[in-house]
Amino acid sequence: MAIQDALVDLFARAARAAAPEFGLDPDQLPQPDLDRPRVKEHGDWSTNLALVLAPKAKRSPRQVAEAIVANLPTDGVIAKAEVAGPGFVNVFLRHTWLADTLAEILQQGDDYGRWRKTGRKVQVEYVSANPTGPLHIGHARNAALGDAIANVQEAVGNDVQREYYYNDAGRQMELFGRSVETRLLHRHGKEAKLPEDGYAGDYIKDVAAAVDATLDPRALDLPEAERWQAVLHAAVPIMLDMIETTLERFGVRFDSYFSERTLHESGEIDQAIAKMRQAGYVYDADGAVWFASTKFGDDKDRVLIRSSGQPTYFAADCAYVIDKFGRGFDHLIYVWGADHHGDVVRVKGAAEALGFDPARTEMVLYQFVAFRRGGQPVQMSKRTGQLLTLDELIDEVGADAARYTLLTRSADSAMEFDIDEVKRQTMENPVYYVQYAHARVASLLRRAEQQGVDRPHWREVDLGLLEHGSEHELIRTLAEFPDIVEMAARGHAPHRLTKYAEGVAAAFHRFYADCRVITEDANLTHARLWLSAATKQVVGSALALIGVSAPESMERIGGVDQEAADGSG
RNA sequence: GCCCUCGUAGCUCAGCGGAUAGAGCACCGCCCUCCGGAGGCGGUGGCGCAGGUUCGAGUCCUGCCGAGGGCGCCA
Repeated sequence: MAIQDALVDLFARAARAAAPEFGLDPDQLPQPDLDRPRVKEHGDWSTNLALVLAPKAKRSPRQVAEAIVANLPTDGVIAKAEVAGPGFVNVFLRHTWLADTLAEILQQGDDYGRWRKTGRKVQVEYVSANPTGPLHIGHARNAALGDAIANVQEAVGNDVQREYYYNDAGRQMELFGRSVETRLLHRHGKEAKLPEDGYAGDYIKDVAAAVDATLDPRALDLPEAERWQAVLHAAVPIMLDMIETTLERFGVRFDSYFSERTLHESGEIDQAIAKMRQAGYVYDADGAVWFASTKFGDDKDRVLIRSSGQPTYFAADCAYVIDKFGRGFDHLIYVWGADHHGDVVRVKGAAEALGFDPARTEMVLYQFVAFRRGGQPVQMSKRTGQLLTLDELIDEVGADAARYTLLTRSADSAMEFDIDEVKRQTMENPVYYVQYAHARVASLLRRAEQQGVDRPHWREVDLGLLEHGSEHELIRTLAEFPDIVEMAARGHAPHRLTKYAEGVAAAFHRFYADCRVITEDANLTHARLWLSAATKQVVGSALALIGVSAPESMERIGGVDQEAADGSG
């Protein structure tokens, strides 16, 4: 059992035992919160339980704390318990808990940090860019965030499905189809003009070339109204392939790609509207069909079917909700840019109007990224004539550095991403700092092996020999991992993992500087090798959750050569 | 005008209502006989403003100021 669980249990028992003294119902006590104090004078762990209980107990917090302390057994893992400050209970543990914790981490191996299966089915829908062009930097944060959220959901035991929803109906798709059609005609030496507001990027020519290779040549002889649709039909899968290839490079893989068009063709949109109408949330006005979203807090009602007879994207969104829940998901997570914040109330409202608990839908919004280069804004790509593509970003800074950097900030925070910094900082960039810690351990373990150092199974090693302050601090840090994962899941905040990984790396580097691992002392060497191995495992797991690779070795670049050059000059 | 998010060190940003607010970069010192110095140790420096809730507020509430985004029968 993890130390945290043991302590929560001990605190809860002590509080239960003390409860009658204060006229409290022992079965109505809140779950104790654990805290790791920043200063070591405050012990190894602490709880604010007495401060929470005091008002109900009608006693001073310190009195309650004294009572809890009196009921804490100090013959087990707790060596000493004391009341501090306004009424915290601080406990000092026997040092054996550190060795026990390390053993627990090694015991669980790669499962350490992963929680028990919940059986809950969770869907995460992200990226969902229209297949009218390559992914661009505007999609980067969505992809990195959505993928990490999905990973973290899995880590806390949920069954996760990753889905990409694409709009393949509507005016933008027509423009896309007609743009490809134009380029296709050019390939055949025919006159054609790009439509107004059409897609002018060079990539359209690539798509046209690919269409040319697959499309029945007779399609070009079709009447104009059918021709662009035939071209579009061929172009969408090609565009999606290109997007999928980019995502693959970014380390993102979806379980399913969902077509909006299928919602139109299956009649699910009509069914959704009928269902909402039956529930009294749909009405007709001005030749259009409306959803009474104001009943759910929207500032105006929204159109479902235009007076032209065309359903809106929002109508498809409603049908999509039914479709998703129909597939058995307990919980839906949407990852949206901040520009969609207005849609939150509508889609949740639609879910409610359709008879679902809106709390089962969750929208994670992220603020925009300002991409810069040397402080100057960069948006445009020469190749596409549009935003800088995700491929170009990956080419320039690498998928690892891009993903890591995008996940160092809370989704709520608008962030700056300086391409020059993220690639130039090779020496100081946090992503390399963390990866380096992993590679350093790997190198250390390799070296031990090369030197013929035997390494008995950890069960046969005295982990209690790890007595140095930096060793203790490293183990304490490793012990936090499961809680960090849980917090990252609860708040859809994978940036906690990047921050945590930096903390583990720092604790390791400190340990490494203070304690020589491979020495003449065989027993100590064994213990330190296992501590190093546990560190590697945790760093690797944290990086895996944010979708960044954990290298076994890294090239030496930067700093050293620079200094040498300066020194000789 | 209304709605959402943000305002923390010179810069970029962390900080689940808890004790002395952290990290990276930048800047100033120090540490290589030795497992990867892409490292370690130390220093300078900060919660936009005003109220409120609370035993306790960077964190919650209200107002103000400032920044970004959204308010289409657009996608």
